[in-house]
Order: sequence, then structure tokens, then C-alpha cells
Amino acid sequence: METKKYTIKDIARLAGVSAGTVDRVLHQRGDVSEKSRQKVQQVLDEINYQPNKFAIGLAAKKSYRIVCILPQGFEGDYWSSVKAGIDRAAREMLDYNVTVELLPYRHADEANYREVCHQMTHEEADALLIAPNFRESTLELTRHLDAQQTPYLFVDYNVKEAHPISYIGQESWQSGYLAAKVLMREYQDGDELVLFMTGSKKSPAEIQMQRRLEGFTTYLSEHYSQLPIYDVVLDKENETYNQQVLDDLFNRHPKVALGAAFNSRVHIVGRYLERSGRQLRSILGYDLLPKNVSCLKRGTVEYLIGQRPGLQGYYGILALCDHMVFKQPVPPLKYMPIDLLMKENIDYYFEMHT
Amino acid sequence: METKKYTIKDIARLAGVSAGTVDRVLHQRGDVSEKSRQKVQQVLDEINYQPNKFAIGLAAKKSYRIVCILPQGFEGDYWSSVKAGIDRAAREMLDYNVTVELLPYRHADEANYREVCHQMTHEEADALLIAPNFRESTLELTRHLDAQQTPYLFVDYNVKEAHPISYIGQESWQSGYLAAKVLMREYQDGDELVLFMTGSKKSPAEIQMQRRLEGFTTYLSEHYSQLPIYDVVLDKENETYNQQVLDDLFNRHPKVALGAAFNSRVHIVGRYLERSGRQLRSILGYDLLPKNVSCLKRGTVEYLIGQRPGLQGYYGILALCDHMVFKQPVPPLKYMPIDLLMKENIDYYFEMHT
DNA sequence: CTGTTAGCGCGTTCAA
DNA sequence: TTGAACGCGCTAACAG
Repeated sequence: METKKYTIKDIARLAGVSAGTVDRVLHQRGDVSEKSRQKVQQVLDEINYQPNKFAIGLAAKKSYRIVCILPQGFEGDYWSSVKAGIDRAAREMLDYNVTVELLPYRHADEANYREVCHQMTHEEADALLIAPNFRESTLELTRHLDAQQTPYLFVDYNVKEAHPISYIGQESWQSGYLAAKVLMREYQDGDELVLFMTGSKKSPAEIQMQRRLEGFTTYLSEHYSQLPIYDVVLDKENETYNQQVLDDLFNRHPKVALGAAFNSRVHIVGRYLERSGRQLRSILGYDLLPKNVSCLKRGTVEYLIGQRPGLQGYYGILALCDHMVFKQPVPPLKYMPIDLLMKENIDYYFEMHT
Repeated sequence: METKKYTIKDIARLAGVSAGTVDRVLHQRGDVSEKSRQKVQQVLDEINYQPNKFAIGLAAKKSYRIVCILPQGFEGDYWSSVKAGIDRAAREMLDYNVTVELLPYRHADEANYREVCHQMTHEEADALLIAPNFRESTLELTRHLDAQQTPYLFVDYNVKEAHPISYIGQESWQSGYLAAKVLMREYQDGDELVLFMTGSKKSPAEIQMQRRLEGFTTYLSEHYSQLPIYDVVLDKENETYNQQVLDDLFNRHPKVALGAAFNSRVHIVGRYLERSGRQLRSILGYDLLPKNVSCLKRGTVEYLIGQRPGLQGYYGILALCDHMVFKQPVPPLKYMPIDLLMKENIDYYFEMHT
């Protein structure tokens, strides 16, 4: 592969014009005489000119602004991981004059979400990363963006009627199905099962949870159709209440031996068991929050399923940049791996490189 | 996102020196007074300086040559994955005038390995990535490299007495321990166990295998000390022989229900079972070779453990470049995750980004 | 030892 | 319509 490196100066020399003119031809910036244009074009046709990426990057004055609309995260939770991935990508893209800003909304607060979406229709942004929530406000925003030709991308949850350049997410149903298979490996005759949930609020987080549950129960109905299953609804904050509910469960159903939590709060159960001295043979939960991980390491929780929130944020930003800055095609759909973590492999786990 | 871009000029201004001095400190090029060095270092410690890669690429007239000493891989095997990761990193680093060359050796051929190592002491290379094999030749080479101040890095296997800038590998013992726990979840009373091995040759590949086995048997001795275990040694190529050995095993030990292969050739067992119509309740194997993955998808093999060979190669090259080209610190030790794959999550798995 | 300076290749002025 | 000149941030050579 004979690939001499030609520069704009080379081309200018070969065509007998100046570098400025070559640049004008290359970028179709007009103000070039037909004669000059032809001479330059002729040279371009003969050689295989590949502009130096570094020089472009260094000289580029153009800058890009990406806005990220997502739930505000709290220390160590799911959304703070997404944010960490976004931050990381932002750092990598800094050289390309890409700046990334966060526009957080309060989870499950429809008025606030609407307001944030509405605010976006007034702001200038070259691209958006959105973790969508309520449907109507989302569609209102995306219609606006579609009209403006502003590219946007969904993470975590996909809104079907919109036209994002890509959706990056998780296959919740499948992860639930896997969860059931893994957990039920430990089933013994007579065991009973408990599922831990949170009260439904119709938010995407709940929808993901529902899908996990559907996958889970599908597996159960295929293999353990007669299994007694109890549902327990835990509160996000009220510890006393949770304590009561769990006490009640274990008092009433002493044969419960397996448990699964479909949100990221399996640590509530883990801590309860540690405090109360009760035991389950095996518990499975979702998301690698520090609290969950420490339950896993102590052996209170047996399995955690991870779906790489950080990588979602990271890929999201990179995909927007590929589209916007590098004009590269972007896959319209990207699922994250379904990672299965146990006490024995958690120490070696990492979501992203480094 | 508070990530201001600092340039060398900024640092120079903050430290009260000139850009040239900052550059000298960054590149440890010497000829800097201790006082200046400290002032610059202090600034560097406070800010998060990320050199502009475009400028580096543009200004760099220097070119780098990385040589990779590793076993020659064959279509789809472990080493071909490592190589794929290396190639990928090489492509990314091409713009920085980094070229990567492969110097393959024949697996388990000591004379050949010695020869290759010896050859390296005569060649010019700016950095080496080594998948070490026989100890003496390796140390001979690394002593030479140490003397020349040529940076090198180990992947896959670590040689304790050498001084690589980093070791990137896998925790084989731990993965074996995990393997046992996972597999034994399916144990039922009276089950017997079979372990599939290859003849030992004292090469690092065998050592990794041994460590996996040690981890595995440690778990067994902790939890199932009375379990009947049969060892079967399979041949790499001789299918007829393998058929006989396996026939023999299953005829003699009809209660064998669980199996584990500690090299990447679990597909031999999988295919045998498919052909012969025999069954095991559960088989675990290592490495995501296409043949193994297809057994997993068909359900013949229940678990595969992956240790990201491709990522090892990829990281290896990037780490050498970070050290050599970008003067970034490199973590001296990096373990790969221990991935647990099943039929239900294999479709969503990927080793590296994209 | 240290500051200054000349590029690297391209985009973008600004004069001509 | 064109050419020339400047600067992006960094490296390396050179002059003090």
C-alpha cells in the first residue's frame, strides 16, 4: 500500500495554486475560479489525499455543546454511575472542543421533567443525551429537536415514537430470565420464593423493573410452575416500615429460602438479614451500588446483576460525537452486557477500561 | 463538569517558568534545576493536565516501534484474540507514529523461544509487549532491556524477578474457585465429577491451567471433600483418541453428572456429547472461542468463563503508549474481570467497546 | 540550566 | 478571486 502523505501544500504546488485555494476547493467554500478549481480537482483525483487528523483537530475553531438530560444521581446510585461514564467521555472529547453539560431532573417528578424538557427547547445545544422519563414531555422535546435537526440519543429507556440517532440500553427481560435461571439453580424441594419490589410509579425505572420481573416469571412458569411466590413491597426510605414488612414475611413464611430484588435496593434486604440474624439460602439483586457490593462481599447477597450504567453514559457521549464531530455512522441500537457477579469475581470486575 | 483545559503555557505561567522547562519536566529530559522541577511538579499535582493529543501527534517527529513477543495464534484461539486486541490498539496508535510488530514464537518450544528472545537483544525497539514463556530466556531478555532502559510489559503471565512497567493478566486461581462454586451449585446427591485437562508441558498456559485447577479443587475440598473425581486427559488433535477416552469414561462411570475443562477445549467434550447422545447435567469451560460459544448456545455447555484476552492485548499496547508516548503513569498491575457466561447472556456480551 | 523560537498541517483571517 | 500570514499546543533545537 503505497501511501505517501500529501499535505495541502503539496497539492497547491502540484496544482500551481496556493494552499488557500486548495482549502477552498476542498471545502467547497466558493470564490474559486473554474480554472483553479479544475486544476486542483485534477490533482486530488490522482493522489489519495487524506487530511491530517491532528492538524484538523488542532486548528478547529468549531466547538460543540452536548447537553445531558438525566435524573439527578445520588452518591453511588445508578445515575451517578451513568454520570461518571459521561464525565469520562467528556474528558476524552475535550480535545475536540466538545463540552458536555448536565441538565438533571428530579426522578419521578413529572412537572419538573416537563419544565426541564421545555427549557431545552430554548437552549442552544448541538446534541443531546436523554434518559427519557415521561412520555409526552419527551415527545414534545424530540419533535422540536427533529425540526431543528439536532441529534439526540436515548440511554436506559427507549421511546419508540421518537427518532434518536441511537438507543443504548439494557435487555431487562433477558436479564430477568437469566436471574431466574441462576437463582433457581439453588432451589431445593419445598423452597419458597420471595420477590422484592418497590411501589409502581409508572416511571421508566419501574418499567425496566417490570420487564426484569416478566423475564423472571417467564422462566419460573417454564420450569417451576407450582412454586409458592410472595411479593414484598419495600419502601425507598422508611426503614421501620421495611423492618415490619420483612419480619412479617419471615414469620408467616418460614420456608422462604430464595429471594430476588428487581430494583437496586437489595441491600435493604441484605442489611435486614444481617441485623435480624435470619437467613436465606440465596438472594439475587441488581446494580453494583457500593451498598449492594458490600452485601455481596459479606455473603449476604449471593448474586448481583450489572448492566453497566457507566458504559451507557460513556458510549452515549461517544456515539453523539461520532455522529456530530466525526460524521461516522452510529449503530442505532446498543445493548449492554448482562454481567453476573458473585463474591468470587466482584473484586476483578470493572465496567469500563481503566 | 469542571474540566478546564490546561496547556503547557498555562502551567508555565502558574509555575513561573517557561514552557520549555515544563516540557523538560514532563518528559524527564533532565537539565532542570531541582527548584524549577518542584515548582512545576506542584502545579501538575494540583491541576489535572491532559496534554492535547492533536498537538502531540502533530509535533511528534519521533516514531516508536513496539515489538510483541507472543505465541503464534491459530484461527479463533486464545492468542488470536490477544492479537486482535493488539491490532486494534495498533490501529488507534498509528497516527502517533507508533508501529507494532509481532514476533511470534512456537508455543512450548523452548529452543524457539530462546532464539526469539535472543533475537530481541539485537533488535531496536522502543518498547516490548511480552507474553513470557520459559523463565530463563525471559529473564535474560529483561535484564538486557532493563540495562537499555527499554520499557516492557507482560501479559497473561507474570515473571516475578523482572521489572515490567506493568503486568496485565488474569487471576486464574480465583477463576477456578469461582468455577467450582458455580458448577457445584448443580450438584445432587451421588453425582460424580470429571475434569478435562491436557497433558502438562510446563508452559505458562499449563501453569494458568494448573492454577485454575488449584482454585477449583480448593473449593471442592472446602465443600465437597468426599466427591469422586475423575481426570481425563484429552488430546489437542487426535479425535479418535478423545472419542475412546470419553467413551471409556462414561461407560465406566455412569454417575458422572458434572464436568469442567480448564483449558479452552471444552468444545471437544461438547461435540462428543452431541454426537454420542450422552448427557451431563452441567459442563463448565474456559474461553469464548467460537466453537465453545456455539456449544454454549446449543446448551451442551452450561457455563463459559471468559478472561478477555483481547482486552489484555489492547490494554498492553495502550499502556506502553501511555508510558512512552504520552508520559502518563501506568498501573503496575491490571487484572482482567472474570466473566461468567451462559446461554442467556452470551448474546449481549462484548469484550471491548464497540 | 533556562527561555526563546521554529515548525508540524490545517483553518481562518486579511490584504491585495 | 487569490496568496500570505497567523495561530492552535506541543516538541526539539538553539542561543544565551
